[in-house]
Amino acid sequence: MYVGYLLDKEASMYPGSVRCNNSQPVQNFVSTPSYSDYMGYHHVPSMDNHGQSSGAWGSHYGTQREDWNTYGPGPSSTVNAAQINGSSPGQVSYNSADYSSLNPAGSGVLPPVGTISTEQISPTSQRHSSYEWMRKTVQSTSTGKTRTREKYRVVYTDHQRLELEKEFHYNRYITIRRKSELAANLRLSERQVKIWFQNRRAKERKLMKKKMTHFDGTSLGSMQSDSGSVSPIPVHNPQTHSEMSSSLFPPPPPPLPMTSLQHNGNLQQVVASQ
DNA sequence: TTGTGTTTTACGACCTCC
DNA sequence: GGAGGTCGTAAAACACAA
Repeated sequence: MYVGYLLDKEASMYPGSVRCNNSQPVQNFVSTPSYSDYMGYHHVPSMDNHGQSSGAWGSHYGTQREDWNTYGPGPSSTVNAAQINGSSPGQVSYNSADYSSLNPAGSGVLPPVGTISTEQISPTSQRHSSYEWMRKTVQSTSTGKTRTREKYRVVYTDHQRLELEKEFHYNRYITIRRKSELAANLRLSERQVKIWFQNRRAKERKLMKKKMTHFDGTSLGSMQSDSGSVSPIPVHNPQTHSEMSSSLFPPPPPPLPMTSLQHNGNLQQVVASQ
């Protein structure tokens, strides 16, 4: 449940969870970088300070930011569940302390990939002793689908999810540059980061859908057209994007006046030009 | 402990945009 | 054609009641 779940609930639940049975003090394992290129994200002005240390969240997330601090990175483990995946073999993990030293709060500089050398932490990750199999894929005889051997899903560490969630709170759509940085930083592939954001947006839409049905007291079906294809949650559509940016997401997460450039291929050119 | 429901990764299909 | 978007879904991981 995780990080997103935790964001939606009181941080107090975390210590009791299996995933947070850590006794380590809270660490500044990753301070949010300055995100200088966030200028292109069209962040709301109040978010300007989000490049500060973890205690300096924008007003939109005042309380939640503080909550971040309650999320300890978890106990050290010997294996990072996500450090080995099909897309990025040979990854190394790291621990929070080292990470913090490499990436001081507010530095705005993501540590070079090669400098992260110790373990990443997650209670869950302790279960995974070896991930060599993740580098290999097998093909299902019945469906032809390609899956990783034995298992096809890794569990991201609390830290990875935390950072992804933080990024998600800054912007629901990640730029190519940030995706690259985040992937390197979290020892994930860019594909994993991209998919995580896709899934995260899907989750939010799902939650919104839930809330809407709850608040309305009516079934969602009443909001759909006869065809049933109209979702009360606007989906990605560059042509209706302005509408989406103003009404899709409830605060908090904050209003993110995304432009169409953030939504389609144009973004690539914008980012590339930065 | 186990059964069951929920959440989290990952993928394929299909779409739009450049 | 390639990129990234949503949507739907599979299956592992997880939470929790019985």
